Amino acid sequence: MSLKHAILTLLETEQGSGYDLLKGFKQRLGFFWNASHQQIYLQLKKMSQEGLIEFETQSQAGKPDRKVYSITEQGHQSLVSWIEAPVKVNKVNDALLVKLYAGHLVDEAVIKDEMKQHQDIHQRMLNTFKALEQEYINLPPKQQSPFDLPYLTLRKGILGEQAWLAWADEVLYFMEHKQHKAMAK
Amino acid sequence: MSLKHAILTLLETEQGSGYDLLKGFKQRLGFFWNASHQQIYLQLKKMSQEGLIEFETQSQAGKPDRKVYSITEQGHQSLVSWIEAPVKVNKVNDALLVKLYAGHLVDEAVIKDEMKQHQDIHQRMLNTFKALEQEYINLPPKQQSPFDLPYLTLRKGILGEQAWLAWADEVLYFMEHKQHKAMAK
DNA sequence: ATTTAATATGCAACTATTTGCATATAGCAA
DNA sequence: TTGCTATATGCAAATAGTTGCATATTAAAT
Repeated sequence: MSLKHAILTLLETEQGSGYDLLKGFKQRLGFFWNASHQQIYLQLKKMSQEGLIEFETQSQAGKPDRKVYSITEQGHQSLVSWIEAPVKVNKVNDALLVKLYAGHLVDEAVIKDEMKQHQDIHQRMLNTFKALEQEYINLPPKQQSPFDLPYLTLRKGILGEQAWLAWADEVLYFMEHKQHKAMAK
Repeated sequence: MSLKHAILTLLETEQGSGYDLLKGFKQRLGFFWNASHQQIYLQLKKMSQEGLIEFETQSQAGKPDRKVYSITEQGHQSLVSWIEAPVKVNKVNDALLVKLYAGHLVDEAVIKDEMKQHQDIHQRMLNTFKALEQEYINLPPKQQSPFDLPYLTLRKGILGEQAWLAWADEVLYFMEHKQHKAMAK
């Protein structure tokens, strides 16, 4: 269970509320760890009961109270222990590939259209990642070092999306090509 | 929920027992859809209750009875409908990247060692995929066409693993390089 | 004026997955 | 002979994740 450790990782850098963490997931860790607000709030509750984190309640006019969480020494130790223990290689469960595998059961246009829609989303992700990469590259060398490791995770995003897009091009080219052959008969 | 549809996809090609499907997942679809035997047997039970599949029991001396499942017309329709409906882009939850992100909390060797272990596993996966690709390429062109779509899913595996390995090289190079800089001070 | 997005948190029900246990035989290796 | 792998299926408990609902304010957009 790594949601716990993803949260500890974010809180290790800076304290924050559930909502802050949700944004943190959206903008930083979220490129490689996804979590809904329901998951995060429930997890924070459990983790504070376990003593991994603690919170202070901040009242705000009009809005609900903010619970600002910070990591405890126990939480820090738990994170370090987790990092030091091996994790399994990520398992793959990719519904789009199941569809492609069984694609002969439907009109080819169905698969092509969905491929194109996913291509669009992956292209946007790549653009986002490249913009973030530029921010890092534009930093003066001495200010880069705190972001070295996050930058390396960003590189994973970039290389992964590029590979995805290269694959999509292959698939679409293959489908066009095959269709031409079939039509030529 | 795509385990259901992954099972239907396998049964669409050929009938089989839970155990056959488990092997099918290991050797074919399993590169992009993972499932344990517990999940598969439970799912098969549910699906036969829903009328998506049906089974015949084959007695065997010594061994437990084999239940051989086949897809029903309803199951076929359900699979086609699922393929035609859009799926969400795969979400990413990668514990190794969380570790790398928080890698400054531990000795660099911890991260390097784990990267190298994963590198090894990904290299083996790539070798497996390339061997399967050769099998397809070596087929006479006319015998290739039934495997065109599975081949395209295999290409996803190949491009994905190559990107993973290229990224790992970057990470390890970066870490070596940085250490040299720090040691030069 | 009305709707949408953002801020901020949470419960409940359901679905999916993992982990551990249970059974039983055959063949192969140390 | 002891353990490991393969064949073959399944239940139960626990953990993890999704979907739907609920509340309440502010600010910007239409």
